Amino acid sequence: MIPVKRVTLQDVATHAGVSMKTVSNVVRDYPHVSPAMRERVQAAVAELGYRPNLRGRSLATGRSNMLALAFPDLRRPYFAELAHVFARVSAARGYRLLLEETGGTPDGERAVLRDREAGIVDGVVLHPQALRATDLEAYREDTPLVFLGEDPQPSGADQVAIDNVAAAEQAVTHLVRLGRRRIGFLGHETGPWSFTSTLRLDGYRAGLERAGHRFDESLLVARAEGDALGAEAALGAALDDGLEIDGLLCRDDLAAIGALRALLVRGLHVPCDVAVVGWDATVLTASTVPSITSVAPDTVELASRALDLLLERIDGLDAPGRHVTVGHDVLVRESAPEP
Amino acid sequence: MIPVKRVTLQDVATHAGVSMKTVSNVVRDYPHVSPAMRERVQAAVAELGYRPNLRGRSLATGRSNMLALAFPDLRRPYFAELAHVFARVSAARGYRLLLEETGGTPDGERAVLRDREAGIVDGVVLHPQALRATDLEAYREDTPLVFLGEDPQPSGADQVAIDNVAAAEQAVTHLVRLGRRRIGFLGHETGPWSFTSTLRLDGYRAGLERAGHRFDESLLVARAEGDALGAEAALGAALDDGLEIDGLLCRDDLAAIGALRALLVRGLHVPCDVAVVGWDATVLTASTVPSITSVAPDTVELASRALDLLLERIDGLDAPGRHVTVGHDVLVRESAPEP
DNA sequence: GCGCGACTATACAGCGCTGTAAATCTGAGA
DNA sequence: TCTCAGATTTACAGCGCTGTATAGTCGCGC
Repeated sequence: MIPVKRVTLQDVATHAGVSMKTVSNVVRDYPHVSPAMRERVQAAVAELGYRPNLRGRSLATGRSNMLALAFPDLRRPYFAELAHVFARVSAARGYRLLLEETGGTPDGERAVLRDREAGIVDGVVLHPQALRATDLEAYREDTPLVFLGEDPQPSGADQVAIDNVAAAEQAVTHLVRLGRRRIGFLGHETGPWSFTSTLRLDGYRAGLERAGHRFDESLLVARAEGDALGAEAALGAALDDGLEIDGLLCRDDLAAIGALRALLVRGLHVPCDVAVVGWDATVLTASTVPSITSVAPDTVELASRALDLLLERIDGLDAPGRHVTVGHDVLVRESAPEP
Repeated sequence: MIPVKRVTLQDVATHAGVSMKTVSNVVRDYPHVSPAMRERVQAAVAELGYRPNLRGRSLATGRSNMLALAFPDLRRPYFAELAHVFARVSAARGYRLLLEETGGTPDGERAVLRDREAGIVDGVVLHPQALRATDLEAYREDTPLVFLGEDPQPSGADQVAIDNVAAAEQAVTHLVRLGRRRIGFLGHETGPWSFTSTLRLDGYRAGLERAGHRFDESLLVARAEGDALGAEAALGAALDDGLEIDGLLCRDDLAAIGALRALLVRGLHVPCDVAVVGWDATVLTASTVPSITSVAPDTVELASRALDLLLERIDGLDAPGRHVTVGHDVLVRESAPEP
């Protein structure tokens, strides 16, 4: 029932009485094949149940039709959703997507470029967290590469991101329009800030200043762990310590979810006492109580543009690093409603 | 700066003045190589920056050291977390993991077995949703395969799952011990039930009967969409329609999250008015308000056992299908606390 | 000083497929 | 009927690597 050995191109060729190359041409839809020949070969293919061996093809062509998407952690909903979108978009372009978790560590991020993808992938899209693009470029092999996320210190590589500063400013402005005066920021790293956090904090500050509010470092709440529990613990501790806020911009939705819990458990009502804005607009933020207003990056556009750039590089484009900005939105829901 | 052409094994061999095979032996840690030779070759490798080309190796050995994990949808937190665990566990065994979404559709599930993995992966772990293992076996190629999820109609293939019936029964028992009498079930499919739903409903029913409660079909709430919003809509409609419950077992955590919102929005308190139990114990259920009591499958064990079985098949084991059950737990939190 | 066994290193073929260039075929015009 | 351009088909080499079989090397005991 299970064939001992896979059917090979040569088997089909022999069976159909033609050359191997002709079978190859038929299988790959090469145009200059006569209809009669095409039919004959297709019959043989069907009869023997032939399926091309991707390894052999890949070795011969030097292409694998696979791309890699590397990001910190699949368990963070944003990345899971991003991966989903990337998989769709790259499938639509005829590429399979290999998903790779870096753990958000320097080693993990370097490893992606240095070791892992060697020769099994045609290109890599990397969303770094610990390292910046400029640091990572040194480790780059000859595989085409596109960075996700806006590195403030632009590198020579292609890069796609939303405008974090503008988005954060916009989110703060939304809170200001709700009459909030003591607007905090939750969720950046306790250690050195990732560049994403840095940018969002920049925008947060800009938003405050634009509204004539004073930037107050005591309203910044870092978290030790990048998940919801870490955010809950951090904000909880700060609140218990006397922190007073009436608005909160979160670095990401996980922080917002943790914030919700920290606030509600302490009897603070959202949005009446504290209005909360998350970031990424992951699907679950529509189902919390209250649902969470969140900054929504255009992930489809993000994926499309990133793959555009990457495929151009794969096709041999040699050009300086290009930096593309894609759109975003503030998705208004219950945690920070319309004024 | 970027080498025009990758360094090949032959380049290293020439550079070190040895044969290609010797370099290969060094690179792959073949034992019978003299220390001096090993050192010389390693120096050449380092000097030229050689990295083995996985495509070539894969063609020569017939192995790719990659496995595929296929499941319905990455956006569902359970699968994202499962994928994360599988990736770790398989990395620990020296395999990379290719993640594949089937969309939960018959075509998607068939495609995984039939087209997609042809020759690029050494084995496949498939978590079906639309089709049962027995249906899928027909499409199986010669790639080793392990099913995830307990198909009530055991197939000839290997299978790993938790005991869904026992777990559901246990969850219901927990609700009963909280004094709940009208315990509903939320989240199975509106169309034909998946076998997972079927089993969990079986256990739900068994739990009720064991407690001497009557099984009442009007307490079953199906959802059209397999996400939280779908569950919220379904339960909301049922409640508005007069459904009265004081306990609720959900097919998965997304259903529980949707349920929370449907209940709270209608002024019902969880757990006082309605106690809720979710399923999968995804991390986010610790951060909702209230946090969600949930059935926790032992995913690490699930992944380990599945890979054990798969690797044995890859090593050529020829045996009838084996069916492994891994452990689970009811993780008690606020939505259905200890009595 | 020689022969043998145990290790090491090498040569060669080939994994399954595709690119290139050359061979073959077709049919129209002379 | 013959020639030649254009369209199909084929032969061959080789992508980068590893398994097998073979050759080479060394040390040791007689």
